Order: sequence, then structure tokens, then C-alpha cells
Amino acid sequence: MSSTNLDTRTRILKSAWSLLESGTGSAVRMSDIAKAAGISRQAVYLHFPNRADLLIAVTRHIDDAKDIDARLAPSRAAAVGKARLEAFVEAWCTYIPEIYGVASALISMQDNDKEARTAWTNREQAVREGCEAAVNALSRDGDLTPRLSPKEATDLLWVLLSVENWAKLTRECGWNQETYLKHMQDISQQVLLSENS
Amino acid sequence: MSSTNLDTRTRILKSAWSLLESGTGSAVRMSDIAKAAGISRQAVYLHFPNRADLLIAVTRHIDDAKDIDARLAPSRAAAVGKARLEAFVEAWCTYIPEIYGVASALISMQDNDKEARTAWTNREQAVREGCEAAVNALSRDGDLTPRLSPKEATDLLWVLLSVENWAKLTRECGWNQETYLKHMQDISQQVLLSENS
DNA sequence: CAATTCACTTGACACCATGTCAAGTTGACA
DNA sequence: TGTCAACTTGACATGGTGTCAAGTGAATTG
Repeated sequence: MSSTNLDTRTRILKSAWSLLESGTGSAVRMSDIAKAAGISRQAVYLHFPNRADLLIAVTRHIDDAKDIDARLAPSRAAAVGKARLEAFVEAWCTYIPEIYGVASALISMQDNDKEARTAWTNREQAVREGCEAAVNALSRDGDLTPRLSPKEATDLLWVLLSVENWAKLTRECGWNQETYLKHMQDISQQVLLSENS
Repeated sequence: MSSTNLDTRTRILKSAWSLLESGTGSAVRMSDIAKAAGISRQAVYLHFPNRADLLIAVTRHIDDAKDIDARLAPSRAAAVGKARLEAFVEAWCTYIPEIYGVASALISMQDNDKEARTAWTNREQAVREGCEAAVNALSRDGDLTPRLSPKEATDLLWVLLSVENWAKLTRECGWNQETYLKHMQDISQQVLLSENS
């Protein structure tokens, strides 16, 4: 835990981050990261037991750097459900592009790597909780559509706002971030709100 | 092209299909398929150049076996746009679980394998065309919401009906097929139709 | 009947990334 | 001077895909 130790560790995290951002996601190898950090491939394993753990550490590092808590504060602070939903959709949809590099690497590891699966599932769970809180606020205000139970509404919102859907719309369909966000706002309200809200 | 040749080829396809159905998608190896077909691993390569091509051939084989064309006929035959949309959503959403095994294997190959990527992209294109036709029919009838351009509506419907979303809702959220279908019908209409239709 | 051809087998091997192991090297600090 | 921690180098196991070469056995053909 000397200062050199910390420096190297964060240097690995930063190198991995920038490679994952500007690269083809899962094509980033341990050796690439090591080279970018200026150390040997084996030295990476002195800091992280395996690739999945390193990737997860990168997401935590990004969360810190981008201050995810501060971004979610407006949603938590919203007085009424509809405002809470809107603020949450805004915060999360804006956050997706910032973690997409790591997220896609983690997603593509899911099938082979058990550890990667549980790690990514954990992170998705956090998003789900945000969805749930928004849905509960709507429900409390009587603004949740009668078509959906709170559970169903949460599931639906969570799936709608998935990283995969963002990737499809922006990467494959060519939407820009602004269009994406606008339509996610529209749809989430159309789908979740009751007629008279 | 002797009868033995054909037999072996279809035996490989059937073996691969059943393994992919009842298995963990991408965990199905060439050797597993060979073993199930009762031939050597190398013999598989006498019929298919690589794993991606084999998987694609399996999807074609399923399309034949399940008669995808017949299923899409009601959608094509629908007189008005709204009925066309409804029939298409029904047909496609019902079809997803039947191809899910192969689809997920192909999806998880996308990052590493260029050939798998183009192959799967091609198939997704076919679904997109179905979405586009439904949207165009709505648009022609004046029933497409003014919020969305035809292109945006197509993109949105296509993403909504993605295999990945089906998997999340049914596998991770525990929805049954009936619930899934019902909500996809509801949402696609809420999102695409104009107020007065 | 002999020769060929075709589908398939066996076994070996290259490739490529992850992760492990063992034996150094280097620099700081006591 | 000695020790410890961080890091290096190089080798190696693993596990899957895909390739290659040399067979075998049965049906086809001249």
C-alpha cells in the first residue's frame, strides 16, 4: 500500500479505461492494458486477480471520477414521482455513454466467465433499484398506469434503459445522444404514466 | 451430395439445434455438436467452414422447420396498419423463444468474430424490414404518431422487439411468454400510434 | 475384378488469450 | 549491509478454434 503501489494501480485503471473507451470493447487484452500502463502483463495480476475483477474496478473508478452519486441526487430529491422518473432517466441515459466501453467488455464476458456475470449483474441491480424507486414514487402519487404492476413497470423501465438498447440505437441506428434521451423520456412517460397524469 | 452427405449435414444441424436449445447458448463447442451427431469433430468442418457459418445454417434450418414465412403471412395480409403491426409483433415475439438458443450463441460471438457479426446483422436486418413495413403501413393510414419519423419509429420498434430484451424480461425478470407478448403489444401501440387511432 | 473416389477417422499441430509459477532485478528503507 | 516490496523475464498449462496429413472402408465405375 505504498504510494508506488497506489500509483501503479490507478495507472492500470486509467489505462484500461482509456483503451476501453476508444477501443472495440472486448478486444482489449490484458497485455494491451499492461503496455499502456507501462508495466509487464504479469504485473497487472499483482493488482487484480483476473480480467473480470479489473473491469469491475474500472467501473468503480469511473463512478468515482464521474461522481455518479451527484448525478443521481436530483432524482432522489424530486418531490413528485413524475419528476423523479424524468430526472432518473436523464441521469442514467446521460451516464451510459460514459461507461459504455467497460460495460460492453463486461457484457461480452458474461457467457464464458461466471465472475463477470455476477459482477455485471450486481451493477445492473443498482440501475434496477433506481428504476424501482422512480416507479414507487409514481405509484405513491397515483400516477402509475393501471396496465402495469409496480414490478412489471420496474422491469420494463429497466429493460428500456439497458446499455444494450442504448448501443443499438446510437451505434447501429445512428441516433445522437440528444435524440436518444428525448425519446427515452417520451417513451418512459407514455408507458408508465396513467392517462390523467 | 450423396444421400449420406445430406443426412450427415442435417444430422449436424439437428444436433446443434437441440444442444443450443437445451444448453447455455455459447457454451456449445464444436466437439459437443460432433459428438451429438455421432461423428468426429473434424468431420463437422467437412460440412461447415467454421462455427459462425454452422450457427447461421442452423437458423436457416429452424426457419424452414418452423415455417417462418407462414407465420409472417397474417402480418403481410393485414388490411390496415394497426392490424399489421399487431400481427407482426405477435408473429415475431412468438418466434423469438424458438430461435433463442442459436440467437444467443450468435450474439455472444459478435465481439470476437467478424463473420458472426455480419451474419447476425443480416438476420437482424430481416426483422428490421418487418418493423419498417408495419411502420410504413401505419404511416400510410395516418396512424403513426407525429412524435416519430418513420425511421425513428422503425428503429424504436426494432430495438423494443430485440432478442436481448426478450431474454432480459423472460429470463432475468421472470416474465412468462404471455405477459411478455401482451406488454409488447401494448407498448408498441402506445409508442407508435397517434392519439386518435 | 481392379481402381478410384468420397465421406469420414485419427492424431498432431498452430494460434491466441488467460492465468500461474519460479527465479531474478532494482530501489527504498532499517 | 541486509531485507522487503514491486516489478521483470521467461516458461508453461489450459481450452477452444481451425488446419493438415495420412489413413480406412464402402460404394461406384471402367
